[in-house]
Amino acid sequence: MKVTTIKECLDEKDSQGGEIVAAKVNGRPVDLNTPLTKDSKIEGISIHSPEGLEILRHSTSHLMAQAVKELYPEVRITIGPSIAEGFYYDFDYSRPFTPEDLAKIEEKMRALAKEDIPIIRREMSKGDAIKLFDKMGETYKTEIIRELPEEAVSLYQQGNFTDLCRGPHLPSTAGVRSFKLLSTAGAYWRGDEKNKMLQRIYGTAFPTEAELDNYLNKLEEIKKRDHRKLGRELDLFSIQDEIGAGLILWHPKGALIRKSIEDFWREEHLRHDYDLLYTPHVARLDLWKTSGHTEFYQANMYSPIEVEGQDFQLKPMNCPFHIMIYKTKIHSYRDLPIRWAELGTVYRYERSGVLHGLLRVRGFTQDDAHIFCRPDQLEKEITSILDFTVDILKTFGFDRYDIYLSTRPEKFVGSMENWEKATTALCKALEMKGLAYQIDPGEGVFYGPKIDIKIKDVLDRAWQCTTIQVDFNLPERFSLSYVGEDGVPHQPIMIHRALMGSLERFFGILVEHYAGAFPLWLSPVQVRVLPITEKQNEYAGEVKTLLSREGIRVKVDSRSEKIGYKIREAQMEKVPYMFVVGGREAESRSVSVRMRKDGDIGTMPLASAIEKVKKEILIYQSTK
RNA sequence: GCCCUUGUAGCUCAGUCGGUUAGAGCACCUCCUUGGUAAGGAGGAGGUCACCGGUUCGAUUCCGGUCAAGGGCUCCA
Repeated sequence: MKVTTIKECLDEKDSQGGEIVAAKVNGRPVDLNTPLTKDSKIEGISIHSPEGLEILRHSTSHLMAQAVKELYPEVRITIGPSIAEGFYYDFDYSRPFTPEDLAKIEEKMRALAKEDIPIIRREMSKGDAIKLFDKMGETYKTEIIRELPEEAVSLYQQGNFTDLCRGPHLPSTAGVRSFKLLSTAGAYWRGDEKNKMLQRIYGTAFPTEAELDNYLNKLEEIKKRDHRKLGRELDLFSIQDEIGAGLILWHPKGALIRKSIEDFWREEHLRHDYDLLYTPHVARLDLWKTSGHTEFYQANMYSPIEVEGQDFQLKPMNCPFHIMIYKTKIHSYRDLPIRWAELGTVYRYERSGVLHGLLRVRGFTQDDAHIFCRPDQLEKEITSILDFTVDILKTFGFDRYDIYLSTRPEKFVGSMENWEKATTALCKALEMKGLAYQIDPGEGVFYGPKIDIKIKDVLDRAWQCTTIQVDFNLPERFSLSYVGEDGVPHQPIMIHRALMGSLERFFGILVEHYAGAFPLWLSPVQVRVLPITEKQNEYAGEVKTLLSREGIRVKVDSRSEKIGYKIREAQMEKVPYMFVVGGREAESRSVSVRMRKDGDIGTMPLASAIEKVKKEILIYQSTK
């Protein structure tokens, strides 16, 4: 047999029965039916590898475009990449696609896949490609081609559908297997709101039906855990029209959880040599002029409030207040570092379309802190913050992260030397802690480099919470100084940092992370005492008093309902411990313990039950 | 902000092709029941059908606008 393509070459070496979807030649991904050239190092790309999955999804996206073009010939195609959890394709069409359209498109896709249409790559000059797409009326494609730097472009053809694409792709439409179209959305051409709104269709694809089902189940699970749904069901918080969009009302149970978080946060900060501050919610506009917010942050600020001829500004950040406290006296180099923390509530204007439950709001409380230090202290401070962050996050059950280091952007303040030093300090701190990170080149804030930490929840979703930012700008603007060993003033470096980010968002993430079943130390009601009949109400009251005395949050359900009903309700409210007390328990001063997760664990003396609960509450502190 | 979808009781949802008193389940209140590990029974109360305007003899229903929510685009804690 004469070997002429990559596919045949790979087939000869070892066959994985259709599991190979593309190949790498000298490390470059190519189609399987690429003609073979000599001296090439060839590797197969399995459909089960991340690269293979991406190719599968990309080809599925093309198959969708082909189906759409066949069903709605007047549609113009734009772009259709694979994304983290699937793919999308943006179409220019006179109307949005309906769920019925999606069903039809899906059906068409299955038919086209069954036809086993070969997917063929062609290369041609830009000029020829433009002519070709021009003839088809695909103006978006010609626009893309004109902007490509290469001389030649590659096209992929399947049946009478041709798309501009770098590839690689599956060898045939038959390779597209388990997929589902999920939703439609408006999306601007090239993400720019000045451009035309296109019709986007999202979908996902997997190598096997089982993996697709698994993913669809995960979507269901995400829906069940939605903090907006659980927030209402568990009576944690609300957002109301009469109050305003993006403004949160914390109900008693939510407030109690927040209090536990705040108490923990304050204790930990004091333990880590931070001091606590409180600052006002508004300040004279001039302060924000000095800080530069009126210049750089205007788009996110509310309009000033005029009082007695003076303008006041609702605060979008806490930093200027902390700085003004720093400026109330002269500091020696011996005073540094100064670490000041505040649970500071700020208000930022967010466009109405982006608001989302607790995760994106207009008024929120940052777990903010500002550290004023000498340049030689920077690295050590960053290291301690990283340690502190990991500890705090671990307490809430987060121990997997994605860490990003953002470096100097094009527009920046401060000297190149300082940037260099600060960036090196951030890198070194991360490396010393053995934390893996990615570099986001040019993504730093104009005033300094930063580290962002995204936590991963139980469903593997990443959430940006922690941010650690070095700032050269504000110390300059506010002329901050400390007196050095040499007796002359020097400029301190400022670090802004938030570990949880905002209490609102963090709480929303926690609700989803725990699916509303908060660990004991955070549960608003830790124990609910359930008397079997009204005859045990008195004993239940005694049990309650004893638990309260130990600092345990406890309620009694003394309603005239059957025990099954009371249990069902406590279970749905996700109360961690139920103490069932009937005649037998009252007689022997014991309780029948039922746990949220494990159910009935039997009767035990009251004192042992209290000890058990106390011990479990303390567990979170020993994780440090 | 923009595109699409949605807005009926505290919650989940029926319903009205424009026509007297708009329904259900859960939750709530009262009474009966005193029951041993996920729903005992009966009765009752609860709605300006998001808001404003228009068409009409008549609008919760049709039309327009506003507000809000949801899915995205963009941005971010």
